[in-house]
Amino acid sequence: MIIRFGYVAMSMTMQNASPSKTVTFKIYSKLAEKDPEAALNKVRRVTRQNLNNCLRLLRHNKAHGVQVYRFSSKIIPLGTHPELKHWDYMGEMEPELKELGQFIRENKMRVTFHPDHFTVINTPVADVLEKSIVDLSHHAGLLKTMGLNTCAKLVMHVGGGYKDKSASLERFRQNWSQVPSEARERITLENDDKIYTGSDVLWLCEQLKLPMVLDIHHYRCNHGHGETLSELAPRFINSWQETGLNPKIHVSSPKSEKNRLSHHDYVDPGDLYPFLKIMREHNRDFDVMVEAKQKDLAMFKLVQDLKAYPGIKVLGEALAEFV
DNA sequence: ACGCGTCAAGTACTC
DNA sequence: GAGTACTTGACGCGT
Repeated sequence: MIIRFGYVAMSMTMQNASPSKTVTFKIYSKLAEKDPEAALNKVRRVTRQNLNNCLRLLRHNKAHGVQVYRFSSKIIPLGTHPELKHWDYMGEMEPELKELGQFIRENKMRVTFHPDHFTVINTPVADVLEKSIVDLSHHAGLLKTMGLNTCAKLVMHVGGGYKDKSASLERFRQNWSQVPSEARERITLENDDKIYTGSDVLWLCEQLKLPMVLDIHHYRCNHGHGETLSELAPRFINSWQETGLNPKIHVSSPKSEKNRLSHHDYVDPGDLYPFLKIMREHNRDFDVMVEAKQKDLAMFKLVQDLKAYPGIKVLGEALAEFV
């Protein structure tokens, strides 16, 4: 059983390579009052910088054998802002985006976006749904422009609970029909740390035929009475059956005893190992997204730390085998 | 060079 | 119903 590891957005080992530099709307507005073109040029400059750093990160990933990566959701500053609708960033940045996509395809990398938590599909507020759809289309459009097929996914949460989980799950199904198919084809759903448990999300995924991303830290924070990872695993694996992709999990460790929801700098291998054993029973290769404050550094360390565990053979800086 | 307030968003909680 | 916490990397100002 082969396990690939990945990390989120930025590197702690590579200096000055942020893919998330921004221009806040406030700063943009102030500049635009005096000179609208100069303001937009600043946004363009930062965007090119982000995309260039993205490519540097992908090269860094290649050099270290990292095949799994999540893009920052902030690579296009103000890309979805209603006041910048006139800006054709997709057209202007097409060469840069194509170059990223080509590099990803050539090196058989798996990439995702994780739209921010204010993108909410199950919201009861029409305006929020509308903005969420804009954001989902934006992310799906970036992947499409990169020339990546629907194997490049968008990882989402179900959304709010609104004091009635089953009604809110049902609202997700209703709102789902309003999401453009370009986005729908890419969306995968993840269990969260407060509201929707693994079995809640699996129920929805099975209804809508979506793959599920299992976050084992969120499972620990939030799971139903008697709900176990062993029971969730086969359904989770099955949700990926028709995608041609490995099932994917997220792993992280709690920041502290007091603050169990926030992410620690590093990942305790003991938080992952029991799940590896579950996956070995199913003998299924899978991918692990490391969510830790120390980003790639934490991922490299986790892989090294796993060496101490029985059955683990480390094959690369971000690759292991469980025999 | 560093620290602190600010920014951006939606939800959930408190009073 | 208003205000605040949550989250997170980055900006920008003050020292």
